[in-house]
Amino acid sequence: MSKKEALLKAAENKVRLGGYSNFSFRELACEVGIKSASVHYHFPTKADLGAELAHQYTDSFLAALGEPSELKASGKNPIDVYTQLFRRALVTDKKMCLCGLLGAESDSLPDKVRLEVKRFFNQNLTWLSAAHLTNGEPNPAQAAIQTVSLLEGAMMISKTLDDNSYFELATQ
Amino acid sequence: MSKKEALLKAAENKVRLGGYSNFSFRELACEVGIKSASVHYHFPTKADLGAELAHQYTDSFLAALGEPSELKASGKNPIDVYTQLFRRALVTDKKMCLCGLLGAESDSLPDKVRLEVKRFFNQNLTWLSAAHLTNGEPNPAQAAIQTVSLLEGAMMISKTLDDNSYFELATQ
DNA sequence: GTAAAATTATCGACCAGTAGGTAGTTATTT
DNA sequence: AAATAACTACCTACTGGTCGATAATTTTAC
Repeated sequence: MSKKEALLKAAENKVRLGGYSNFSFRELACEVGIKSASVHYHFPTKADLGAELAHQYTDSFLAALGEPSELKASGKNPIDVYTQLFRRALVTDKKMCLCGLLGAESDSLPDKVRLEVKRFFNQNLTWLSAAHLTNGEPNPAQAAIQTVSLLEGAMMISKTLDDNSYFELATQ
Repeated sequence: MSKKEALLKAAENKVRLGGYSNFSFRELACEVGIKSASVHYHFPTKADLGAELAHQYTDSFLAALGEPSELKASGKNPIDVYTQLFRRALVTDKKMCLCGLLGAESDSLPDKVRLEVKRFFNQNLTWLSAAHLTNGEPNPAQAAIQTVSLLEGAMMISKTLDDNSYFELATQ
């Protein structure tokens, strides 16, 4: 793993626990074994780092999902696959969804970071609409926003109350 | 309004836009017209201020709801009343739910603040369970966590995408 | 084939600004 | 006299960011 990748990974862990202001260049640098000045070589500003982090997070999230039509074709319910990805983030990583947390503090984010968080939700809503459509839902757009809202909310409350059974109950 | 009340009000605005780290004693002091050192007279530490803020937020939130049984008795659906309170926070205040934002960054909060955020959700779940029970829901506890999850999630996404129609679609 | 030039990735030293917090003082009110 | 509510002045720690320097590597030119 390159230093740049290591920096992004370290930043992801911090942001998913406490938001955009929960990481500093010094901390990240220390964790990957370089000096804080060197972080600016890879990311000119903190906003650049945050934006690239959210962009990559979105890409790998969507990539992990696959295509709704293909999931359906192989006998899976794409909504279950989507739910599973959130469950994994909560249970395995024991952390919030990166863009869920950043979205909540959206108003105080640098423009280029906020833009990437918007991109995450737009792409998720598109994916979910397609998924609900293949499921024969009468109103796919409505089902899509309800699905992602429920999951983000359940995740946040389970984290807050430190009890994953709330997530299970909400998604059951 | 006393200085102390004004400080809490100013802090609430800041936190609801960008989380716990989005306010400083200096900013608050400046906004209410005192010096930052004087803020420590009212709140010894930042954690004390944050905890009292979350505590009062919870109390006034619950007070604004009223009792589920009384709402039902006066011909209202308590879940609609609950939804309206969230809608007002989003549409009128144009801000996140204080405890929704703090809950997301729960892991990085001082203990006494996190405790107050937990109290918010525990009290909300109790209220919602009672409300769903009076509505004759077969599983009030499940309906309760689903209601609050959907609302917190829809609120966050509507804020992120800067479009309240997502909230309307999700709650419709 | 090699010398010169450019690129990559790092460093130490430093900057102005801000953070939360403390000590001791002063004025006002009870 | 005592409690309340503010002040000035200061502290240490940390923030994101900039500067010029330095090796090591890679590319280009002759």
